[in-house]
Amino acid sequence: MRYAIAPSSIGWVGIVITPQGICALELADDAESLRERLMVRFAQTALLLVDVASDPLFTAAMAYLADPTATLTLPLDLQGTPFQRQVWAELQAIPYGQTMSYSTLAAKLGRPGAARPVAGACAANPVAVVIPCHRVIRGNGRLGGYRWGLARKRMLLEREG
DNA sequence: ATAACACCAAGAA
DNA sequence: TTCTTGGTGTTAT
Repeated sequence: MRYAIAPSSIGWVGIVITPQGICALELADDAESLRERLMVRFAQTALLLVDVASDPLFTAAMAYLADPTATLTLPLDLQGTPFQRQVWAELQAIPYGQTMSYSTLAAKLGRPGAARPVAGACAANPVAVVIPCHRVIRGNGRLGGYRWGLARKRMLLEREG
């Protein structure tokens, strides 16, 4: 697996790809903690640091972060439980600029009352922004949580609205 | 088994 | 408004 890191408007970005597609997109405040996070997460596998320009998938992902209004579909290589995959698929169906509550997302999956598990699956989202877990908020209008920092979630939603 | 959650609705102060 | 409480489904130990 190869990875590249670069600064962006929402902080430092680390992207990990396999021959099948993007398998992780992490965010952090600085390059060092980003690298550390990737090392912990992929402790089992060998990672090779390469240049962003070395693969069109990297540049496409960075372009999407810079301008998320373009709805390109990037190839993803996701690993997760069946339930997590369902949630992630639903997340990708939320259009730019819109939000949804955890409970209505659960209802969409045919499991009303499963708001909490849905939140768990959002928290397990391996690909920030591309799978827009930041568009899911609480039923009462408050933000809920965000794995990469509430400030970043606010920033993303602000940018879309 | 069991404990830990990025939740939610209702009820009390 | 903020608080507790009880109910909830999935995941990881």
